[in-house]
Amino acid sequence: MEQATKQFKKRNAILACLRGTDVHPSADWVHAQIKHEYPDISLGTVYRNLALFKQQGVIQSLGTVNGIERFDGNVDPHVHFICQCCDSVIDLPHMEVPESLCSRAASETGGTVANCQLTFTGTCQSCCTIHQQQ
Amino acid sequence: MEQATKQFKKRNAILACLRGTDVHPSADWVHAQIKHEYPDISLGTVYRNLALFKQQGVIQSLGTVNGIERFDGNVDPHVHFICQCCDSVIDLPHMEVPESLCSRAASETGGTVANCQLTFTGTCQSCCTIHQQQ
DNA sequence: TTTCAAAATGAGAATAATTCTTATTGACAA
DNA sequence: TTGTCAATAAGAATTATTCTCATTTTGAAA
Repeated sequence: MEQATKQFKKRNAILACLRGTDVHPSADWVHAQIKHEYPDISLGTVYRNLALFKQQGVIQSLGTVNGIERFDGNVDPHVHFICQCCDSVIDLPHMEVPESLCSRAASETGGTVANCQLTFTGTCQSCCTIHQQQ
Repeated sequence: MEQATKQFKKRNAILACLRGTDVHPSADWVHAQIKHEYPDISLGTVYRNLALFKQQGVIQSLGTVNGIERFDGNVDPHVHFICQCCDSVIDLPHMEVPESLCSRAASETGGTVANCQLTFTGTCQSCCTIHQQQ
């Protein structure tokens, strides 16, 4: 009468958390979320599983923002915008990297290309409003 | 009979070091280089001045590679390739981000765009050769 | 049910990149 | 020379991340 499987409860919760948010969170943020459902989850477990998922390719890292690594449960290639004011990361879903660029990169380097990241940095709309820099 | 100014000797050496290399170095690498000319330079000074230059916009950070921040003395927008095997970072000078994308990003977010980074990840030519993965 | 082995976890120590603090040094101006 | 102020060296402090290991959990087998 239980779930089909009790295995990987916390592990699955971590993946579900990442896939269910669009904030491109840090390990710490994920940990705080999972704690609501599993109050005894440790930060080490979150780091361990994020590393595992990353290696498996089911999540991706966006690199660090202010020294803290940020993750994305969406591994489809898409464009990001990072606000250097509030550190928020948002998707720009209506933009995409021209396919031609990716193949160009491979031939340009003579190596193999596994991934491509296009990231814009600036000030997001709400930070612009707050600071009224007009 | 000295230089025009003795001020900022080390500071200038740090900037010259960054501008004179294409390895997209870490703070530690820069420190090791400057040490040849100024054996008493401290790592803290390198970090401090890199942060200063970054804030002034005369250098840029490429983010971290394997947990270590990498810098670039070339602030003109250009494309990078990072080898996930040897952590080398190389320029792809013959590629460029379509200007149209940058303006698109600004209107898409409703904020302001200060910067844009297009980075490919993969295995560089020499790492491909070494591992003979054919 | 009991037992077992393997995997997952919690807790906290260890690591290491970066930042911070403070006393000292060096450069320029008066 | 003296005074002032910025730049620096040295090392302590911080902190995100990784590692270690004892414990727990899980599913399978007896």
